Amino acid sequence: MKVGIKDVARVARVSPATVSRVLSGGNSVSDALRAQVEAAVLETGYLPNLSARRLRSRHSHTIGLIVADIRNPFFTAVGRVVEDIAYRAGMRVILCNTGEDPEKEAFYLKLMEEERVTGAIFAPTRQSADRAKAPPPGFPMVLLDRVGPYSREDTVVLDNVAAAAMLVEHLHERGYRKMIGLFGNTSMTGQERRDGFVQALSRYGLAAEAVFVSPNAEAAEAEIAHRLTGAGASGRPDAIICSNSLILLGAVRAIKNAGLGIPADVAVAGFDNEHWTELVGSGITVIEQPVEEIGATAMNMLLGRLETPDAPIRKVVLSGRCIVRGSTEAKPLAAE
Amino acid sequence: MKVGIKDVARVARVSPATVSRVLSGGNSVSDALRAQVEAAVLETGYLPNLSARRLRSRHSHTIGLIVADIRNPFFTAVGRVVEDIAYRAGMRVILCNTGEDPEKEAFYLKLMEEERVTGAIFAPTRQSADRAKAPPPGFPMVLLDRVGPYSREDTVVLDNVAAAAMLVEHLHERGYRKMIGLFGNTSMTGQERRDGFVQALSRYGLAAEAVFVSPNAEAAEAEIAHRLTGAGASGRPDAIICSNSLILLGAVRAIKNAGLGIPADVAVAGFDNEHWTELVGSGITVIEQPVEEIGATAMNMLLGRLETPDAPIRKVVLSGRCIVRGSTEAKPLAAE
DNA sequence: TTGAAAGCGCTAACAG
DNA sequence: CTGTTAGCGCTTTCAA
Repeated sequence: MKVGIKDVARVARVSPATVSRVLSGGNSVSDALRAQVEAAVLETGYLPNLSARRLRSRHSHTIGLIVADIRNPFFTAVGRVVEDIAYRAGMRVILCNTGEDPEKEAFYLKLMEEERVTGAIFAPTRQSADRAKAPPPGFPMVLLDRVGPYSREDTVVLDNVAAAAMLVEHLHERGYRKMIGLFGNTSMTGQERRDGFVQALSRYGLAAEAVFVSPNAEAAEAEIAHRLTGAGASGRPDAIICSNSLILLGAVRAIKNAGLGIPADVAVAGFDNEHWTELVGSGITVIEQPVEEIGATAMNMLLGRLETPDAPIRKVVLSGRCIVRGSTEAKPLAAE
Repeated sequence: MKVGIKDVARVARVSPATVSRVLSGGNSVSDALRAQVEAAVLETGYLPNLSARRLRSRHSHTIGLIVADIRNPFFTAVGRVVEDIAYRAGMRVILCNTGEDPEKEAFYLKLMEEERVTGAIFAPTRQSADRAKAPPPGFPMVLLDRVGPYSREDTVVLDNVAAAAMLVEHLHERGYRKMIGLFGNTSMTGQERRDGFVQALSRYGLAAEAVFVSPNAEAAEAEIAHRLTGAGASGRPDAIICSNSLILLGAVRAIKNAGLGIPADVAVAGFDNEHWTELVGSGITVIEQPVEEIGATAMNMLLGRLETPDAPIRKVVLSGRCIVRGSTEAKPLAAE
């Protein structure tokens, strides 16, 4: 029932080695034998055993993609691109969803070693900064986010500081002065966006009220509902900046539930140009990340490093684009 | 540098077989030797080679998840649940994104065989109905959608006919009579929802205008923009039903771009209770699919079949829930 | 309970 | 260009 390379060889009246050569697309096989082998493969319904192939060839043709939550549209989009490029490069992708859980993260990182993956693309959690002290993995890795200042791996990131500053500048220009920022507390990305937010505000001599929250809609909604009552240090904010689409979602919900208007009562801006941001009310102003390009860059950096392992470490910083929509219309004068 | 089971054995002063037994959690090892082995594993930094393990043990501990587009939130949610249950069951998940491409679908199906996966969860494209005639795969498979009427695999689906009918009934009750339905043209799901739509309308003696479109926002937007000009058979519709969230997105965009109001000019309802559907305008009426339950059921069916391969084929049909929102407010009388 | 030996299915040297 | 010969690293008989 189960047919191996030897069976094919017997049917094709050649040696197993020849079959192997044909299968691996090797060109050092005569056309005659190649035809025989191909016929035999069809006849026997042969299916290569990838485990055996990998064991022997020491080449897994597999890359790992390790992210916090595939439901985060940013990671979904990246995953899609990575899979696409990998497919074209003849590689498989193992998707690892860590759920922000450092334990699961460590498990999957170890799994990648055991799988002897060719390489990995990794969006680390902030906690994994300790990883900087851990032994380096046995395979090339591209990070989708910084891990501390001293990462030894290739990295591709958004210019988060500049992007957050863009939002602040835009809101300031439109007349908003009491801004509050909500930032994910599990990633360096959140950290950096907070820094950009604080720095930009201080350039205007304004106080920054920056809050770290768990990066999900529920936590953000609760936090903002609370702030909208005026419970924050500086009373009710007139503008809210959200560091990712999940937090943004929570913010919009909270504002809606509080019966407030956007931007009449409070302006809103965020990160990630999700489809729906254009549809809510008169649209929500967002920073668009070049998600496809981020994924493609990461994957291409990885493929590049496989070819030239000793090339110097590279860090690619991509810029976001500010898409202005109705949620940040100029502040009504009456409010002042 | 690279340490294998033999190295561990040497350090632990036992045989490779004993190391293997300890690693596989076997209980037929004395505590003394077990301790020695565990110490040696730590000392040497041993990492098992999964390819070798799988080759020898003929057990991959891997399941394949094959879907059209991981960016479709339905699949994302399912994927998340599948990964979670798999992780707890000590299994890995290989994610395969077919992009609705039958060729890629076939490729991945074959790949799963070559990986000797333990099982697979597969959301087939409509074209793959031919698969019914293809030789059955060498592993248990659970389908997330019907493939023709005669599938030989376990299946879990939404009661699409009933769900579509629910939307029609709801709209009819609210006074809408000129409904148009847009359905994805690549899945049985789209097909079934169309059938439910048509049947329900005919029960009211109403003509059904059902259109199959490519299941993406752009195609849907173009189609609806066209229809809103009154180009359809029965003039401009007073209500639109969309068979998935991408099509729904296109519909909302088209209506917005046409400068029309929801539901003042045209009512809208769809499938998938995406977060944003509650936020657009006064909310969009949708059928909520029990996505988590669908994923969990599929995964548990798969695990169940691995234990009892000869159990009879099962088909689980889950019901959707209609969430009524502002997009289907009672039709203004003036319109008639 | 432990070890010795025999492969899992394949590819990579090495000859010819 | 082709075949022969060794294993890749591990688990699993089979005896002891």
